[in-house]
Amino acid sequence: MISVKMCMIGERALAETSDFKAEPPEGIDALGASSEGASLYQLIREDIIEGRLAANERLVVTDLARRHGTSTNPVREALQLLRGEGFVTFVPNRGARVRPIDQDFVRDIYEIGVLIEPALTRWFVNMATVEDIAELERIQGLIEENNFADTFRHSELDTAFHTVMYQRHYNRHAAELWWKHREVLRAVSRRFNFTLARRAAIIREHRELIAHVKAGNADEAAELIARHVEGSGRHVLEHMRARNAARAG
Amino acid sequence: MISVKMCMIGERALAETSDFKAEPPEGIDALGASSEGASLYQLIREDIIEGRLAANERLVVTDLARRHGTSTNPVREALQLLRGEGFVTFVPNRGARVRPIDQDFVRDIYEIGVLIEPALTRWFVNMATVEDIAELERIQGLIEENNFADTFRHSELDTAFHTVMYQRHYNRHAAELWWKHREVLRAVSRRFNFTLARRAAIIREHRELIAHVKAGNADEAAELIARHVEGSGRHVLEHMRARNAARAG
DNA sequence: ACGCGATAAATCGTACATTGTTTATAGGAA
DNA sequence: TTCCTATAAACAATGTACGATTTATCGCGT
Repeated sequence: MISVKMCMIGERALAETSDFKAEPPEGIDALGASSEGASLYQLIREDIIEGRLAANERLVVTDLARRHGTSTNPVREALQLLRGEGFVTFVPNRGARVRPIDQDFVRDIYEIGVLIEPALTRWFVNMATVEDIAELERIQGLIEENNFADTFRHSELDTAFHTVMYQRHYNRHAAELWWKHREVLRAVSRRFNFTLARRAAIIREHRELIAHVKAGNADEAAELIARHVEGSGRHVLEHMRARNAARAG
Repeated sequence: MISVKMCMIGERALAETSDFKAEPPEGIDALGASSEGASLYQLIREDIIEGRLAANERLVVTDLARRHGTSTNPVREALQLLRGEGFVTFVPNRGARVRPIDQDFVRDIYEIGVLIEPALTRWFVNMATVEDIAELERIQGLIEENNFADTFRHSELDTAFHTVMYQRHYNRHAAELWWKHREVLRAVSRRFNFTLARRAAIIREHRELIAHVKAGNADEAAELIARHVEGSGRHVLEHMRARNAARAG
């Protein structure tokens, strides 16, 4: 159904493990802004993703400045950064608002993921070290041990699992797109209070994936990831649709 | 060699033609910033892409403000927007610099293009109207008429050609990624003073593409685009490599 | 020649002025 | 009375000016 081959144009250096912590892959370049602007960016960003700021809520510069004990300029700076990331919208002379993370937005992100992640996976399978594989199995062990008891912990572990794979990326932009995908998913799951369905499928797919990696079977791993992303995308959207219908009805 | 199928998750509305002019696909959201900041953003952006500002050149806020007859705040705003787009880097307490568009950067962009554009093409083939096809043929006529005599005009026409295809996008993010690809290519071609090789191939590929679109042959069109992007990527990188070697030697 | 201190320059944060938008209120007509 | 409109006042975004802090540069002394 889906089938994505990786395409490499020109040679490349292997990505350092270090530039891809459990933290953001330095959105194009690290924090960049100065101390206050950057920390405000982090804070407001978390407020948006965690849902403490509602969709379409106005982001009044003077309020935010007062609340965080700074003046307005650092706030403007943070908002511009968030705008670049797509979490905030601006209307001229009317200021900023929290961008609602709607179905169209989520759908688009997942579809990009379906195109990108298999290629990253293919590269990982070819480059994975024994340490990488051991780390994957360790995390998978923790995931199965947790067994969805703590959904927050599951989400963290799942991110860790994929981070191990994508820290060996062949393409920084692609890896950043994946990270954005993750962040949006985090936002959605906070807002719509996810209960993960597909539990058995998730465990099974991860195990299958590890097997493919061990066997050096890039094609099948890529295919598996494509279906994995597609499936979870459909599930998330279905959940959003149901919730919105319930809210409207 | 490459083969990308499109994946659709959930239903969607057809993109309006109007939201995808010959102008940028409203980078996540239109201009956004206020009049002055936005126009500065445009101006500085063009200065960077057109090469009037050199790679790694310092972007001193006060200078830019004086030059454009404003105060510093709109300049800071514009620079933050450019940072979000990746054309400018920041170092805390040391300000902004023009990000050099190096081979790694270009390679990454093209590889994303290879993954994204075939999917957009597939969608276009399925949704194209007779007017779309007529427009493609009209532009193709102009391209062949020009026959690379004016390379700038060729570039404009080529962009128009692809814009016709991608204005019928199924995924806004994907279309924006394409646009970014275009902008980077424009920057590279200005800096490295392109002489387009592959002239015969470009004409031939466009004709083939139109034929596939007319026949409703999505698979072959997507495959063709994948090879088209890959080929032009390799060519661009080869050109950059040669130029850099010449400059160093 | 090399480290060290003074000076210059530019960023970053703050305070303020201006401009545009929203809201509330008063007045008038149906 | 009720609804609409016009006007004014509050509110907030945008632009300007300035001071504080950090960084870079240059020259001096050893």
